[in-house]
Amino acid sequence: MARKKTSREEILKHSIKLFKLNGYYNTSMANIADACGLIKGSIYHHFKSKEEIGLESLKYIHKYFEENIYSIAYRKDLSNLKRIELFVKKTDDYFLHSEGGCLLGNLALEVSSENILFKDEIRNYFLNWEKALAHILQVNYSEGKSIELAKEYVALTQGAIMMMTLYNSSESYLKVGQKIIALIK
Amino acid sequence: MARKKTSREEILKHSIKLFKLNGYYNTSMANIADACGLIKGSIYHHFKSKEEIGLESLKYIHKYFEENIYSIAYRKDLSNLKRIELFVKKTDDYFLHSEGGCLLGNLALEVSSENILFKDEIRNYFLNWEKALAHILQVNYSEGKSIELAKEYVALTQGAIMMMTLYNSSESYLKVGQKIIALIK
DNA sequence: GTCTATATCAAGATAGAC
DNA sequence: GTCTATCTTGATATAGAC
Repeated sequence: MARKKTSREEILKHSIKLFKLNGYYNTSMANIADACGLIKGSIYHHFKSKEEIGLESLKYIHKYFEENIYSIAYRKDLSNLKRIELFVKKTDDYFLHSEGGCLLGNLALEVSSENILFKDEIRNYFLNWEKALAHILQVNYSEGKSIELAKEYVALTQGAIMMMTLYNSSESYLKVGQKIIALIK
Repeated sequence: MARKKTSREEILKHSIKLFKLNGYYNTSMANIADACGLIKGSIYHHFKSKEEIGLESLKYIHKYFEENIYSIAYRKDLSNLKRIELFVKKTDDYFLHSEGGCLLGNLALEVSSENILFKDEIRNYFLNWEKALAHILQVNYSEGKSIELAKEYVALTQGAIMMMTLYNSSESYLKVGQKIIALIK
């Protein structure tokens, strides 16, 4: 009986969960291997270093948001109100089921600014989030005001996720989305 | 010539700066000792473990906020408007000059929820922040609404600090305070 | 109070057998 | 693709001299 093959994606998914719950530096290659049912040396067949796993984890989540959430802002088959409603619903669905909060928000605060690779990926994730929100808002607001509102709501969302994670309570989180929707209505 | 005596508080101040900039787990006892002009073994004369330094660092900042910021909310010599204005000014002053953002916010996202000592201290820091803000708001709003608004502004402040730290830019941060003040005016 | 020296352990990473 | 075994480094922490 052949042993189970572990894919890169599987390792990333386990790593992401551990990074979110316990932090990047506080997660070891042995922790990751354990979660995958492997021994730590085996991980190096799939990734050349822990840093590569970290960076690929950030890119993996960033890509998910691009494809499943940010893209909603540019859909031409939906009204502006439908776009913001769907955008908020998908964001809420994600973070309400995301144990440990937002990977990129967490690492934004954990990782030193000298880690340029990580910081660039994180900055682009947030910039594209802001851009997508601002694109929806621009139908009702000036360009400058749209960007300002988008920045405010991304910040508010991250703050709300921080509090939700800290208090193990989601009740206050959802109000953030309703406030963004109210801006379009 | 006697060597310089290093105080506990000096070590804490250096540790706090390093924890904020590089993270708690990514800061070693050697890093802390270097910053203090000591060798790592010497730190153990002042603190029994790294965990003690971490917890004392959280308490040190929490105490600063209690004594210099939260207390403003309960001052009877000031009008309600003056209270919120001073509260916001002191908060802004602190975070605009705080390299690396908010220690307790950073560690809230970095440290595993299994670290109960750290998490409790962080939760109380935020709860007391919310309580102080809600106390000011209660003159103009119901108790429930005051707590809701206070929670929202603490979250928004933390999100704004996250973005300020990530982008090395303080421009958007100050608007948060003005919005809280507008709630009282 | 700080130093030198060291103990102990866990981390990231590699080589080669199966 | 995963394993055993090992290397090397850096981490927390301690003992005892000055």
